[in-house]
Amino acid sequence: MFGHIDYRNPPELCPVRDVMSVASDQWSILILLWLGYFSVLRFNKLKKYVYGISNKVLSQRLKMLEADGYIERKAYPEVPIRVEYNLTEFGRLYVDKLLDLAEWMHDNSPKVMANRKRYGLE
Amino acid sequence: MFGHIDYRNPPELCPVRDVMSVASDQWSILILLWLGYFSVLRFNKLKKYVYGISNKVLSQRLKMLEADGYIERKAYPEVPIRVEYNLTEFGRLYVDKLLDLAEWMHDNSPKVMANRKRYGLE
DNA sequence: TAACTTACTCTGTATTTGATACTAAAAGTA
DNA sequence: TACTTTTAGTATCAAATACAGAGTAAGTTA
Repeated sequence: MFGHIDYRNPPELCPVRDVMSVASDQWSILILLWLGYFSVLRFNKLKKYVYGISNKVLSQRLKMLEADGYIERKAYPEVPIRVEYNLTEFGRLYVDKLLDLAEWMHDNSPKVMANRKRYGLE
Repeated sequence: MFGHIDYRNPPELCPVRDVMSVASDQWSILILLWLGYFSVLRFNKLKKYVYGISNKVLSQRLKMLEADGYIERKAYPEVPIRVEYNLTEFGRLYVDKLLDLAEWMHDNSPKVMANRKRYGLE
C-alpha cells in the first residue's frame, strides 16, 4: 500500500502511524513551530505562545517530543530552576516540513472558511 | 509572527489553527490518504481501511472533511442506501502534501524509534 | 515573616472517544 | 411465509482523555 507503507495495520504495527501520532498532534505542531521561531524557550514562555494549552498537556507533549528526538531539554540547577527547550537538528528538519504545511493552510484558509459557510447553508 | 501568521491567537481568531485542527487530525489524515489511494470509497470500506476507527468518529470526520471542502459525498437512494466518498480537487492538492509528510515519517521512523528507546533507558 | 519565582504535578470535572446495539426497507433464502 | 442480510449511519453508555485551577519545593527579596 502506498508503496511500502501499510496504514491498515494497527498503530503498534505501523511505525508511520505511531510516529505521526506524536509529530502531527495539534499541540506538538504549535510547540515545534514556536521553537522553530525562537530557537530557545522556557516552559512558561511556551505556555504563553501556545495559546490555550494547559500545564499538563504542555508538560506531556514536551516529554514526548524530547523522547522522539525533536527537541532537547536543558535544566539549570538554579533556584528557582530554569529549564530551556530547543529543537534538535532532527527537529529542525521536521519544522521545515511543518512550516511548509502551515503556509499552505494559511494560503487556503479563506477557501476552507468559504466552503464551511456554504455547507452550513445547505 | 512567522511572516503573517499569528499562532498566538485563540483558534477562533487564527484561521490557520482552525483549518489545521481539521486537516491534521489523526483520523482525517488516514481517511484522506485512503481516498487518495482508491479515489472512491463507501463508508464501510473506509472503516475497514482506516483500522481502528469507530462509526461515530468516522461519521463525524467525514462530515467535517466534507464541510471544509476536501471530500465529496454522493448518496444514491437505493435500498439499502449507497453512499460514496471521494476527494475534491482541493482535497487532492492537500493529499499530495500529506503523502510527502507520510513519506518523511516513513523514512525517519527508525530514527524516532531509536530515540525513543534510548530515552526510555535514561 | 510573608511574598515571589519556576517548572511542573495533582485533583476533580468536563469533554471526547470507543464499543455495541439499533434502524429502515428491500432483496435473497429456507 | 418467516428469517437473514445489507448499508450508512445514529443512540447510548462506559471509559479514556483533556482542562482549569490549586498545590509544591526551596531559595531570594521586601
